[in-house]
Amino acid sequence: MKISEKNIERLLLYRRILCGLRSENVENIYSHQLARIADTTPEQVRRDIMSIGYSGSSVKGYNIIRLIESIGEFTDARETQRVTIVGAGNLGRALIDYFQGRRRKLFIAAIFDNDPQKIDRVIHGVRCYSVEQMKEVIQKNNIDVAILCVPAAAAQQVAELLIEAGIKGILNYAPVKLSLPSHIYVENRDMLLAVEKVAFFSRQH
Amino acid sequence: MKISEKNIERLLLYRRILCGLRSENVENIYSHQLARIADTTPEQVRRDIMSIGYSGSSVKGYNIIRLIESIGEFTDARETQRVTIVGAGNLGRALIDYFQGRRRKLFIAAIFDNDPQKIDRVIHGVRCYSVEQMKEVIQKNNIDVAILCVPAAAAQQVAELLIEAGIKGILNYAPVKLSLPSHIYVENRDMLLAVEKVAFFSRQH
DNA sequence: TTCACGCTGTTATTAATATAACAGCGTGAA
DNA sequence: TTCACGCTGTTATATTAATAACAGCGTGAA
Ligand SMILES: NC(=O)c1ccc[n+]([C@@H]2O[C@H](COP(=O)([O-])OP(=O)(O)OC[C@H]3O[C@@H](n4cnc5c(N)ncnc54)[C@H](O)[C@@H]3O)[C@@H](O)[C@H]2O)c1
Ligand SMILES: NC(=O)c1ccc[n+]([C@@H]2O[C@H](COP(=O)([O-])OP(=O)(O)OC[C@H]3O[C@@H](n4cnc5c(N)ncnc54)[C@H](O)[C@@H]3O)[C@@H](O)[C@H]2O)c1
Repeated sequence: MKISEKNIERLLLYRRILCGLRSENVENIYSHQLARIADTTPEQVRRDIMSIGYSGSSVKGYNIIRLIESIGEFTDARETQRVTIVGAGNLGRALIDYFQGRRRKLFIAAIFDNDPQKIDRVIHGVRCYSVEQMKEVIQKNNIDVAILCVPAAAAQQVAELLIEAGIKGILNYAPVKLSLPSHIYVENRDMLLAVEKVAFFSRQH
Repeated sequence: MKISEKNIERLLLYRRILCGLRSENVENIYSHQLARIADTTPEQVRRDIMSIGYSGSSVKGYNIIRLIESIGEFTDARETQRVTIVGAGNLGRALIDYFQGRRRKLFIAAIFDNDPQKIDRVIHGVRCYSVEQMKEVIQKNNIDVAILCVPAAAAQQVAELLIEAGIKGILNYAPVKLSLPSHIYVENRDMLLAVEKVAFFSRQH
């Protein structure tokens, strides 16, 4: 079963939307309704949902609770996945504060920094460790995802340490392309480029 | 002249890389070198550069200074573009602190919030205004790009106010899809979905 | 002088992705 | 009972983007 990145992004978005609807006690939804909220087309929605093997009914559309479950079965790990944030600066701290507890199946288990002021402190409920302890802590806590929030100059080096410690995927907020082995999944989220991009397209209309 | 989003993203990335090289006094670069740093292929690099009408030489490759200029001519506004950040919370403040002064042609001219504690204060050098003053301040300062950092529940409403005030593009960090007129350019950067996505693909390898 | 080399610019091909089209089905009105 | 409707699931088409192929050119070694 092959699934593309965009596919997954949309499925995760659908789930978010569906969870919102569920809490308003909506029970069923048609592809065209979900498409409108998710800003896509009904065909795309049906296709995405088909790709995870869930089927709706032609009368009531999709059962929201069941569909949420199906997306979860497809996208989530069986057990809770553990995540670390490296770099407890402005961005890192904002993320910890925001993230913790939002997704049942994802859990921030540790923070790493190299600033002695931050090491061994608890930040928004999560313990901050020194980079020297990385391998030990990551392996002991079975962490396999890292969010990289260190300065650009340190990013490559820290990424290599993370991989050595056993990390499988990196969400990189540092504005550099990392050069890493191909079995590591890397998603770059360059916020500066994003602003430049919006600035460009805002003039094209 | 038609150009795709990915095209622009790569060009902006090339520029970032090239600026770094320029400051190390590198003068020329071949497509395969740039491709390696930008994590793409030489063909893609040549094609992207072709799309903005710049030409290198088959002997020395691309002249870095000239290429930076060409990308700038293509992507940047003639005058400095003004940007606003709405929502001076954890994320908004981190962005202000980080962003200011990093790009010559982009300038954060104002912040908006609805918290009386923040209104009329200067945050990292930028004045924070109340939402009521939005239209006036945005028009007076000729701001046309907004970065949206308000809670999800407020995002749609704030986005509509921004558009009324004359904003042309929105970089949206709130985890909701905005429903807006099609002439407004919207880029969604959902950080929670990004983590979920990395968590998924980190298991697929 | 000649020729092989390695680069760019461009065209051709392939792959990925989105869009459209339509068959099948259960429902409910006539 | 029959038939039109509106939905899903699936197949077909179109569009877009990435990859590969190659012609043209200046260079430098033979
Ligand atoms: N703040 C933002 O809004 C923002 C926006 C876009 C991109 N970024 C990027 O995100 C990253 C972090 O930004 P920030 O504003 O939080 O920076 P920051 O300076 O506030 O924080 C960086 C943190 O990383 C730690 N650090 C530095 N070197 C380290 C190392 N080798 N190992 C471990 N920890 C190390 C520092 O001690 C500090 O706590 C940077 O790469 C920045 O370019 C930030
Ligand atoms: N902090 C993060 O790392 C993070 C990560 C992912 C997404 N986000 C998203 O970014 C947004 C902001 O996150 P945050 O952590 O900075 O939240 P926050 O609560 O710290 O800040 C929100 C700010 O928006 C202001 N605000 C609220 N309603 C407003 C309104 N109607 N008009 C103007 N201002 C208003 C508040 O006064 C506050 O200053 C949220 O939508 C959040 O989901 C944040």
